[in-house]
Amino acid sequence: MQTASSEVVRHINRRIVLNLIRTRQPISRADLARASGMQRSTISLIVEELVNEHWVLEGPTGRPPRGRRPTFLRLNDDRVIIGVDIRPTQITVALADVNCKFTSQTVMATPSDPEVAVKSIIQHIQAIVRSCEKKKIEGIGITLPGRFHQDSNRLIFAPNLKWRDIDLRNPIAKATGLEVELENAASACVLATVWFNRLEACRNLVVVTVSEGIGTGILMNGQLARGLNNMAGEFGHVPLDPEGPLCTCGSRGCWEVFASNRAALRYYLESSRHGDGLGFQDLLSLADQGDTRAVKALDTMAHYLGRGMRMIVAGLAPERIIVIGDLTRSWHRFGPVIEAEVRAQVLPGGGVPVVVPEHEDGMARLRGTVALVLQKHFGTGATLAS
Amino acid sequence: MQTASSEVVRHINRRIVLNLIRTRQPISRADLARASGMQRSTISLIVEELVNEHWVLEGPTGRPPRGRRPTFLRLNDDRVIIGVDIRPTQITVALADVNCKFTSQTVMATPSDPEVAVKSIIQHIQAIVRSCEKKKIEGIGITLPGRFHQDSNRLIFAPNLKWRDIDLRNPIAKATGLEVELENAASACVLATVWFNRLEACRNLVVVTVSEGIGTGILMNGQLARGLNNMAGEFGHVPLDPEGPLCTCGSRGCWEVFASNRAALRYYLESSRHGDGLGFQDLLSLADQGDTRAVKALDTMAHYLGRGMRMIVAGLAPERIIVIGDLTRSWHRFGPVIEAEVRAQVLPGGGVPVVVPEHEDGMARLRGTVALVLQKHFGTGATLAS
DNA sequence: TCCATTTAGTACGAGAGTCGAACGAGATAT
DNA sequence: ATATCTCGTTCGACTCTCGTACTAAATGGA
Repeated sequence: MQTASSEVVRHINRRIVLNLIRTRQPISRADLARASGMQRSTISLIVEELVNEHWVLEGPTGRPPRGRRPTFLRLNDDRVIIGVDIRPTQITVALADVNCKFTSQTVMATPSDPEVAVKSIIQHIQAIVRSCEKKKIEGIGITLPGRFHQDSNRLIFAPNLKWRDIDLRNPIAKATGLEVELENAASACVLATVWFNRLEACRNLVVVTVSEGIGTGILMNGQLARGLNNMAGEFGHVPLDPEGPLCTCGSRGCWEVFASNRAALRYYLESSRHGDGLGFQDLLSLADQGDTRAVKALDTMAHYLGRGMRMIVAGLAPERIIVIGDLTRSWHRFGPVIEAEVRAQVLPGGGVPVVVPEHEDGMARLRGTVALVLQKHFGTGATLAS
Repeated sequence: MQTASSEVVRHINRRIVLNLIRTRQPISRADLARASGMQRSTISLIVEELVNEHWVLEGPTGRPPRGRRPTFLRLNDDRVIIGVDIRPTQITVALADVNCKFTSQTVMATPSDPEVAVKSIIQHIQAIVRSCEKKKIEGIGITLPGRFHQDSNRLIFAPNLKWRDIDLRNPIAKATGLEVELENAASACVLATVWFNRLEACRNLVVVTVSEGIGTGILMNGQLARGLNNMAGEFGHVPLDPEGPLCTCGSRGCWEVFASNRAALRYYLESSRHGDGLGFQDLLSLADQGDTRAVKALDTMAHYLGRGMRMIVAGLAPERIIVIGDLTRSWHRFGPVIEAEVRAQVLPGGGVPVVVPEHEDGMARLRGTVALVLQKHFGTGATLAS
């Protein structure tokens, strides 16, 4: 039972102010009042609180045509966040400030033994902690290609990462004394998009990450959809063909078996004798060089990507679908095929969702870790626009 | 930009109190204080307001073992709601009080001309309005097997109802002077479930309505998922087989082509010479009488129902899936098949959603209309539990 | 019968918050 | 110098909850 008292009012308004400063900095108190609709006096009180808590700094003054000069406010970038992006092949540990500017970034190969990985991650984090003694570390955000159980903190589903049933949060939290937030990679990309891509107004969007597998992150009514045991978004494991090839999840014919990077490689190998140690990037290059079999393989992958997205278009009717993965480099190849499928799914009268590729994959996840940690203070990013 | 002031606090707490009275009536002020965590004094003030506005009535006193007798509070059932349930074959116009007790109900055949239908609905409503002069009518809630566009109020997608592009809200609102709320039938069932089935704690559920077509209503994080143009929930029109039979939506091989009542009849007709004018209910009866072809047809339908639900299980991970439709009468036939498919979809570590049939279909929609109208004052039903 | 005990509901002052008007600060234009 | 304009602060009014004190009403025992 969540009853409200006066402090709740302050909490709500404080979030609004903090988010306005974040998204429009540098900004003056007067402008905050105009943007939010609150009184200048109220804004002053809230800003005073934020300055005292070192969330906000007073900056230089503006130069208006007439009248007293406004004092600009901006976020204090001495508050930093440690982000960890875990992938099947590599782990990135990075440091960013509240404005999501990354100041350091280290990459390591992913150990096959999760215990070793945890130890290694802790060492990297501790090195970062030592390097920024004068700053306030807000917390650690971790994204991973899988799901974990909220209560037990155990990794429960990460077929493309071979780890199983391990607790990532507690060991890292204990070793560093910092708060640790974990999130599925696709969901983290959703957060990153809403927070840092000026998409506050978009309250229904889906991120589709395509690599070894396919993940989807769902934003609905401005909130992340988590579902039972944090498992919402596994459209990648819906069977398109129950008789299809085996999937890493144990089932058959899942969407990701037909539409992931791995699938394209399989299509290529099926149609061609050579190309055994090939990677997906190589396949993209081959297609660009005019290898018709590579083109065909990618086309098939694109077709299936679009076909799977029909579930998302029909079932969730998002305003926007964001595609992340290596394939975005050859969007001229994938975009038209996917968009045709999506348009075919739009029912009479329905709106057509915008399908956009989001390049620079790595940063999307890392930016997600920052949002993940800051969420506690700023809200879901989309909430503020409501 | 939704800033908060003191009144917001009252608004929130008032909703909590109103919902507690609704769900636990009769209840005393002291019990409200205990249940909500607010002070008795605060509760008294809020209750005074609610009594003044005729939302709440003071009832008889309780008989505790010791101490002063509590005065019980209950909702004022002189506040009534008019509910309209539009279906392809029939339209029901009903009157209910705030406790969702229905006091009258009239059924009419659905006219093929939507203009005629609107006129007819208005007449029925006006008859009801005349019949309850001493009561306060809160509004009109309408559910329909389709979608409408929020801004233009036009019906944009209702393949099983033959109407197209008509404005239902404004004519009825103008003729009656009452507020009109429209909602898709499956979404209305979601509201009804959360409001009246003691499922306040369930924040992620999906309702699947099976009749001529298949509709789904989605509750996520305690909120109805609406999506772009109110189209979220059309899983029924995702193609399971792009080469399959034509669907009313214009596409091919949609889920509902394989798993609706109509699909079962088609399976039966394909396997049997006779049975031309058969309805779905007849098919259920034939199966009960031991007609193996009918059993087979229903089994196929059940299989496909389960297969389509895999999209929902994987993509949304709901805690609960509620199935509504004539098929619930023969749940012993459908339940096991559907549940097997659903369990097959649950990924390692994921939770198993509860699949339950909800009988008495008609009432689910009508109860939804009541929730629809009262939402404005009580909130989403699930919100209060948060 | 009277009084202690217990529970329900109310009264009232304190505290937190926002609003809005008035005021002071600082800059420009006349 | 003075008028004007804008930014930021101060202060009293208003709203709302909390917590304590108080009143109301019932039971049970002396």
